[in-house]
Amino acid sequence: MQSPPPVPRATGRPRSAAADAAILAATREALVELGWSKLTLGDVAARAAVAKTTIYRRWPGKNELVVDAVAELFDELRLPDRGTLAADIEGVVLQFAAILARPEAKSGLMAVVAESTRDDALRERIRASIVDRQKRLVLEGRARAQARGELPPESDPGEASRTVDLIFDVVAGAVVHRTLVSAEPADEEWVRGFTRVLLLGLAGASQTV
Amino acid sequence: MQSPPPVPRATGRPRSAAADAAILAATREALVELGWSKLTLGDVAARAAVAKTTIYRRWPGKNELVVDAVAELFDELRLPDRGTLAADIEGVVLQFAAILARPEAKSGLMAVVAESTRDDALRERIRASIVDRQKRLVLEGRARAQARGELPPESDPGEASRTVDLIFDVVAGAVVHRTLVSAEPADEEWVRGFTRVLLLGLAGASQTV
Amino acid sequence: MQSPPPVPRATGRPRSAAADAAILAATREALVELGWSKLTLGDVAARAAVAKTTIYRRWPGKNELVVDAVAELFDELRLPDRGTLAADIEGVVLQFAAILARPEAKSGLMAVVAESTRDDALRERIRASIVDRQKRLVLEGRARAQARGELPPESDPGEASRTVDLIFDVVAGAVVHRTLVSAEPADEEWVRGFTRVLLLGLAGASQTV
Amino acid sequence: MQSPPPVPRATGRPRSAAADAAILAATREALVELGWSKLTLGDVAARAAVAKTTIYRRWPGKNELVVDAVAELFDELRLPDRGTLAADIEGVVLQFAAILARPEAKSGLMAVVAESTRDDALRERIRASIVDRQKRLVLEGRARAQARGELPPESDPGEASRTVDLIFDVVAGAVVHRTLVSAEPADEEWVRGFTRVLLLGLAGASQTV
DNA sequence: CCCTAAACGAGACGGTACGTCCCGTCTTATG
DNA sequence: CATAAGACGGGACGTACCGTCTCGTTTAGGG
Repeated sequence: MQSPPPVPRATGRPRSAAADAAILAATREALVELGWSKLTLGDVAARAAVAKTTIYRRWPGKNELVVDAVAELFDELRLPDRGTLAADIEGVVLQFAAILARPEAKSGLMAVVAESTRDDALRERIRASIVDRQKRLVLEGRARAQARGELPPESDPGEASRTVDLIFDVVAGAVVHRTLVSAEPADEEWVRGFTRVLLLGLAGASQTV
Repeated sequence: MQSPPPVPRATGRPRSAAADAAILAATREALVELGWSKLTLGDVAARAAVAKTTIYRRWPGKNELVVDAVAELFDELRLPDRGTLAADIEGVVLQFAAILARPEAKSGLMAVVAESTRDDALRERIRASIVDRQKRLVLEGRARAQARGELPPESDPGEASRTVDLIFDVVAGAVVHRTLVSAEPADEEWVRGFTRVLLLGLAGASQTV
Repeated sequence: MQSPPPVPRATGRPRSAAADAAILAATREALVELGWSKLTLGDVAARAAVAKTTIYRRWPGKNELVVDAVAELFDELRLPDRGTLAADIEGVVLQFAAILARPEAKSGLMAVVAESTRDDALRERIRASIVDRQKRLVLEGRARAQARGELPPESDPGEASRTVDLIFDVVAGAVVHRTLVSAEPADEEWVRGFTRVLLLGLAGASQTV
Repeated sequence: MQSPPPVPRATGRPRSAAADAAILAATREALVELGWSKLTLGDVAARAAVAKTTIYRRWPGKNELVVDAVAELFDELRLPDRGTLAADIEGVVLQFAAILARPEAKSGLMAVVAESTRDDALRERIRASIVDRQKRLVLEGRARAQARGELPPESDPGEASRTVDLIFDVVAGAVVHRTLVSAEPADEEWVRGFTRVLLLGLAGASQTV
């Protein structure tokens, strides 16, 4: 049984749940219209029809608010069952690229990552809210491929974990770089080429350690 | 024959070249100490012992200044001749990772990339000053490998160009993601693993088109 | 009956009355030390231990602030009862001269008058805050002299108003010119001579229309 | 004997006399269009088709330049011979009022007077260039009136000098105050009334010392 | 007739203040 | 207690001028 959360004395007026949602939605709206650097909490407050203090009561600052607003976008990601490992990966990479193509993600994500290089708490928040939360996709995909017999069951758990991390860095990094720096669309053709290279590379590497 | 450059009527006091250098150096220094978001042009001016207007006369704003300050860092990159393609790539990726590990690069680079999602001129500046300028390494590396017989001469130039872009997105993206998002060091072991996957993938892909 | 003031919806934190007073006092202090042209709102803010925005929230700019700061000085003027019209006038002219001799008045007053030649709103503010407010002295003095029998009750109100204006222009103008342009003290001797000329002139003029 | 002026070695290119005139004219033009506070030396330089340094070589700053530019306006004043002292005075006061009504005089004159309260050299320059230079009018007028027998020859020279100063303060002060502060025109009617009061006052005062 | 030295135009320079924007905190009254 | 409203102290912005400087160019005497 789950013990009840350590209720911190719920006296006084309770916080409005509607306000939370309105603030996050207003943040995404402002990201689309203004981008990260011109987004101001005063503006978000006005869009959400909320006082500035109501935002500060919930988030320490702009960075944390944006992390939470953007994190929700990535929860849409699903691992489609397209029959083969390659097709599954292509599917999820395309979804990932589609999210990154949206201005509220583009604009906010890189900015908070940049900030996180000097703010450990922020980096931890990003990892927890966004990155680690999506590693489920890699694990799920591998399990499915093993069930299909496309991949052998891994023997060395340490090695397996390192491989997951590598996959994640390569996939996320390549898509982000293609989208933001090269400013070219990560479309189906590109994803197909990229996926082939990735899978061949992983297959080859696992054989020739 | 080279026609003489269209002299733009050099009247008035010429701009100080020393100021340019001092400003870029001060910018990198401030990036190390303060990070991008707390860097102010007033502070840079003070460090460079220069007036704010002297900066604004040369750069439109903080973003463009940081791009130029960071771009200089990447000019250090050299393709070492380590005998094999794999070793050469490992060498340059390690150098790239070393630069990205420096706080003045970390802090500034992602921030301007984030800004560039809403500013086409800035993105173009980044591409011209940083990205395209380093594609020379990929081209050089391929040429050397072909000379060694490790790679066949490419037949389809369009395909070759797409491959260069893909390599660049994968290498730069993966190293950046590893360094900034995963916040793990891109050390020799990781680079070796990554390079093996990349080369095997590329080799496999080129055979099985 | 007095209808209630049109309450302007007093929501939010009310403005600090202490800040108003501190700002005006700081302005006078700065006028003394720096003079009008070297007075900066940033300096005033620092002296008043107040943010610049707090000043801009209340006054549109330096000119209006100085008008209000100087206007308070002239509220000290009192019409003394010295027994005769001539002595009363001498008394008030001396007080006026004493105020004009103070650096915070000298420095600020002429400057805002100069500015007002190109700014109708400013001129109106000066007239309302300073000039018209002190015409009370002329009216009071005339009433007292009429009560004493020194002056006949005026018959033509238009003529009377013109006379008040003339007196004001002559008195204020002469004292200001003596103090600021000629840079000689408007001391008792000068005031006595000036008052005699003024009264004899007015007396003669009223008889010989 | 007057020794020759200490010629400062007249070598090199001589200063352009045309520039002097162009600068003063441009200053007056800028005073009309912009007023004193928005007048900048850069703007004057541009209007005069002259480099900023050419202005600074001749005048220490904006204040001194404006004094010289305005002073020229007052050299137009002439004492007309209208037959009687009263009419002569009315004539010159009207001329004075006409000059003061011009925006280049209004705007500049009060401003430099204001500045002069904190700058003795500037006050001296104003007195020498503008005020004392026009006292000739008072002296001329008195001499003419004495020739006509309207005024007796003065006996006490000190008293006479004090009277000139008083007249000047009263006349200049009243007209300035009327024009700038009261912002009413010093037209013929007003001047007639003012002159009558002044002359009657002076006449009465000289008899009843 | 050239030489010389100052004046000149142009515009960059180190500075100061501007007036605005936003931050994150506070002080009200209201719910 | 939470909330809407908005004033507050503070700090950076990007701009406008200041008065000085450093260039290359022009221009009148004096040798």
